[in-house]
Order: sequence, then structure tokens, then C-alpha cells
Amino acid sequence: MKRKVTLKQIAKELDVSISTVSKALRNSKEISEDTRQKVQAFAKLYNYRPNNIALSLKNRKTKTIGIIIPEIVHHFFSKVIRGIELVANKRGYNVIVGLSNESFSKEVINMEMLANGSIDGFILSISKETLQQQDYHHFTETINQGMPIVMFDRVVNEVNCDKVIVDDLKGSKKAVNRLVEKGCETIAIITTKDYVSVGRLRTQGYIEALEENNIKLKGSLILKVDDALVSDDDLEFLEKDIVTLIESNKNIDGIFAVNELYAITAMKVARKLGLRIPDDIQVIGFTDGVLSKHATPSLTTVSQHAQEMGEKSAELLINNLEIEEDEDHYQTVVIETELIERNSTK
Amino acid sequence: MKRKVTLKQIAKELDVSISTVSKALRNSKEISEDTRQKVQAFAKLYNYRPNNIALSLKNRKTKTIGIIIPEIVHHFFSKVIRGIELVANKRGYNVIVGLSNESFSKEVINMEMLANGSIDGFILSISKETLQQQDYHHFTETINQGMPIVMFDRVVNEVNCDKVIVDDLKGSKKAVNRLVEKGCETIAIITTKDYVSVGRLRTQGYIEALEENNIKLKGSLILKVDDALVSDDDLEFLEKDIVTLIESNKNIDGIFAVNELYAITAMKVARKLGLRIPDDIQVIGFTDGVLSKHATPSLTTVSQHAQEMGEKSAELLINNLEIEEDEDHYQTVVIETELIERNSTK
DNA sequence: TTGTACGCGTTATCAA
DNA sequence: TTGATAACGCGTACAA
Repeated sequence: MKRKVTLKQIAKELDVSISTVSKALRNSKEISEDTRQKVQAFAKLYNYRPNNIALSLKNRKTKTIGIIIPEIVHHFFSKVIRGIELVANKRGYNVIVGLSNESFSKEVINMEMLANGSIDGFILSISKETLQQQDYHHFTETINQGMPIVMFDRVVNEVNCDKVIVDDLKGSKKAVNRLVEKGCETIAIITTKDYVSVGRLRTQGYIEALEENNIKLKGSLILKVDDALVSDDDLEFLEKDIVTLIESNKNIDGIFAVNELYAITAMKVARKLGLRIPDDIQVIGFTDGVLSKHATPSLTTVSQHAQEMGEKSAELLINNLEIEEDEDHYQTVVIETELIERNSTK
Repeated sequence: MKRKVTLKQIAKELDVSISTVSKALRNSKEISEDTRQKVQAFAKLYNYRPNNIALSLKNRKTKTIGIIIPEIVHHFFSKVIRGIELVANKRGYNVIVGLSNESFSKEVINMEMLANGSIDGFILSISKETLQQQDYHHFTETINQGMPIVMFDRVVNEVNCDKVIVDDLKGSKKAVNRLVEKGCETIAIITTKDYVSVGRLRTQGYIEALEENNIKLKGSLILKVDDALVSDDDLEFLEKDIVTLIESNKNIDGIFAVNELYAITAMKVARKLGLRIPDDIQVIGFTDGVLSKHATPSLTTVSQHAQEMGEKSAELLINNLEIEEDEDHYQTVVIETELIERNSTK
């Protein structure tokens, strides 16, 4: 087993000083052609690579980005990671991932763990618990210590930093407008409780779209779900709620769901009730995941361009890191949504 | 903006030496109660945290695990990551993620990047390109340098290290046996080309199960797909292949597919051809992802226990890291599969 | 009880 | 052209 070699070992072996070796390897022309070649040959032979940790310590930067997300088993978040990783790698950065599991304390602990020198900056999406508690001190403290943060998707006005968001409002308006165009007159929405900001915005988009189309808003057409369908039981409750929704509004001909799972569950329930999609009811979802694509019928959906969000977030962070610029010049980038039409609409 | 404070700064501020501060913070009883309290109070006030990088350099260990996977936008892999992260965090480790994107060169580059001091060990699943080229020198070299590797799922005999695998053979036998039990007599398989080891093993399980049930093997019932359904075009080809499969074997009453996508595509095609599931054809897949659960009908599937694989991998690696034990004592842990019965079988 | 010195691996500065 | 030294931040053996 040949352990990693260090400058010191090479120096000892070749009987020169450490600094000579270092310079020779970096092609400094202070060093004679002769020793340079000798050193480089030796280094190559023993496959010398500078130790990242030592470099990090010396340079006071790690070339590593910390990602904190609520959940990794989720198409949206994994796509964002892919986007981040893509540009991070291209620009010579690594990516270290922490999961908050939607918990405030895990979010705090994870951030503290990484903030102590392991990374140069954060890209994160806020956990639900944090959003509920509205306690954002760990973010502001991190920023105050000079460590930049880029927030994506689940962001919050209280924290001053770069942000990358989806235009949820506009996206859901697009969806509802399309349903109207396709002839729907009674459009229901299946959404989350309001503390999830994206849910709130998408609900608002629904409301505004109806207004703009002069369709009267009806409270019974708005189904607010308790979110986080983790267990199968939750799913059953959702199904029952949807049954009620449809049965108490017999003339529903369009459903807009703020996520994929709500949408395909709605389709499933509708079909069970003998309704046909898209003939009797048209459905549009939000989020472009696997379920939408492979459901039968495939689901028309508002794509959030998750990977692009990741790419943009990484660009923002790295620019911030590398271009020592005026701080407080934070920007919020809005990623446009795109309506992907498939077979759940006419 | 108050930057992170170091021992040196505290020492200077309190007019004591650095080592006094260090000792005081670690509750060394060499230090007088008096100064200890003073130092700790100050440290708390300024929220002192030791710098991870400095610790890593000093201790020659980073408390960080490197994960290299082919693809993160994939239920199986993200679940494995979740498992790894879970036990890693519990044992005080962080997790750094590199994506090979199924490419040999990206796998090599990513590993080199991380191997130079950034991490203590690897958990990885081999990229397809690497499997095809059968070039495993980067793994053996890494191991030779004293950096442990745990491979999961896509493993290879040529490399000597800890491994965590699914019992693909037994899992697919379970599936096929179940189809037989449920009355199927003509069972087709949709699988990958043989260089993907899991595909090969699952195919083999299919063959053995048929033999054990005295069902004659028929070449035309084996559909080997070129894998990696990335584009929509690929998917169309797959659908056509399945159409051919079913139409040229009119009596097919069971399909075993080695992954989720193949399985639900098969269901889709079958339905298009006017066949009913599970009445006319029963289908079983492999991998327990979202598609299986939410498809209509929901898919009976062989669960791989991805999260458990991740947990086990992390345990193996960390044990290896922390218990300076006899090397060459590598083990291969087999995670049992579980048949989850849903509605695509009778 | 406190402080000095050293080493982890590297690079930069300055001296020889 | 080469080498010694300091510094990045920390912990610890040893000296005071």
C-alpha cells in the first residue's frame, strides 16, 4: 500500500527542500530546468496531488458548496442538486449535501456543522418547520459571519440574500388560463395550507386567474390539504377529500393541483367516480416529475425547470464568492415556468 | 459583520496564550477555574467554533464521506443517499456527493478530486461506462492508497472491497415464482443488456425460476433493452418492442420487468392492445419507486430496500474507518428483497 | 497554572 | 538557483 505522498516526502527523497519541490511542481522559473524535471518526474511517478485540506486551510477557501435541502428523495430537489453540481464542478467546486428532513433543528445543526470551515457558501431551501416557526436567525447569523447564502424555491423575505424562485403566481395563472381556454367553466384547486409559501402563491394565482376571466370564485372549489403526504393514510384522506370535492360540485370540469401527487390522485379519484379524463374533467399539475410524464393519461403540468434553478443558484453563489463585490447587492432571479401539455387536457 | 473568531483572536483579546484558550475550552483541569470561566464566557459570546478544516488537517481525517453515484435524479439512488446521510450524520460525518453521470471519465475525475484529502472514504455505485470498459484501476489505486471504498448495487468482482448488494437473483426468482403461483404460464421478461450486472442477474433469476417450475424457456419471451431510457425516443422504441413482444406471443399472461419504468411501460402498452391488468396479463417490476406506487393499477414490485442499503454501506465504511482492523477482511452484505404486492397481480 | 514549541501540508516571502 | 521561515487554525507534549 503506497500512501499519498506529500511535498515533504518528495523533498526528503530527492534531498532538496520542500519549497524547492513546491516551486518545481508549479513550474516556477526560479528553479533550474534540471531539478524541475527531476522533481516533476518523481512526483508523477508517485502520483503526487496537493492535499485539498491543506490548501483550504492556507487559502481560507474550500472550493466547496454546502447544500441544505428538506428532502432528497424528491424529484424536484434532486434535479436542483444536479443543476448545482453541474455548474459547481465546471467551476472547480465540490458539493456537500445536508438534509434537514423538514426539521428546524436538523437544519440548524447541519448548517452549523458545515459553516465551521467546511464550505464557502450555502445553497438552500427552507424546511417546513422553519417556515412555520418563522425563526430565521441561523440564516442571518451565517450571512453576518460573511458566509453567503443563496435560497431557492422556498425563500423568505425576512432574510436578505440572493434568491432563485419560480414564478409560482404566473405559473398557476398560466395553468388556470389554459383550463379556461380549453373550455372549463368550473375549476377546482387542490392546494396546501398557506404557510407553505409556494402553495399560497399558487392559490393566489388561481384566484387571480379566475377573476381575470370573470369566473366567480367559490370557496367549496378550494381544497386545502395538510401537505406532506408521507403515509398511506394521508393519501387516503386526500382521496376522500377529493371525492367530497367532486361529489359536492358535480359540475367540476377542471382541476388545478399544486403538485404532481395531488394531480394524479385527483385523476385516480375522478376515474373511480366514472369520470373520464380529459373528456369530463381536465387536470393540470405543478412540478415536472416522473409521475406526470408516465401517468395514464400523462399529465399536463407546469414545469418549474428545477435543474435550471440549481444552475442559476450555483452561478449566483460562485459569482458572489469569487467576485469580491459590494455586498447587500442581492438579487432575486425568477425562473419562468413552462406549461407542458400532455394528455390530461384536451 | 462579525467574522468567525479563532483561538488566536480570543487569546489576544483576553491576553492569554492560545493553548490556554484551547485547554480552557476543552475543560482541561490544568486551567484555573477562573480563566476557564472567563475564556468560555468569551467564546460563547463570540460563538466560537473550532475550524473543521484545521481539525481535518491536524487529525488527518475529515469526518466526511464521499459518495459517487451515476445519477441523482433517480429514486433508488436518492434513497440510498438518504440512508447514508442518516447514519453518517448520526456518527458525526458529513456527506459529499459527486455525480459520474454514467461516465467513466467523470467518475475518475470526481474521485481524484475527493481523494486528495477531502474525504475519509468512498461509497459508490459504478457508472455504466466503467462497467462496459471494465477499467477499474481508479478503484484499486484508491484502495491501495489506504482509502477505503464501499460499493453498493453495481459492484464488480475485480475490486476487492466491502460491498452491499441486493440479492437480484433471489429477488427475481421471487417475482417469477409469484407469477407462476398466480397462474401465469407464459411469462416474458423485459430486461437490460448483460453488461449491467443487475440486469444479468435478474435475467438469470428469471431463467432459473422457470426451470424450477418446469416451464420451458423461450427466447422470444426475453426482451433485452438497450437500457438508459433517457430520451422520449428511447421510450417509443421500448414501447414498439413491447408491442412486438406481446403480439408475437399472444398467450403471454405474465411479465416480469427488471425496473419500474419497463414495468409501467409494459402495462401501458398492454392496455393499449386491449389487454387488462391483472386479468389478462399480470405484471411485476423491480425497484420500489414512486411510479410503482402511484401507477394505475399500482404495480406489484420487488423492493430493494434502497435506504437500508445506504445505511448498511455507511456503517461498513465508518466501521472500517474507525476500527483500525485487519485489512483484506472485506465483506459483502446482501440486502434481502421484499415482494410488495399491489394491484398489477391477482 | 500557564506558556512554548511542534506538526498537519501547502504556498509565499525573503534570505542565502 | 535554492532554502529557511512564516502562516493558515488547532491540539498537545513538554517546559516553565
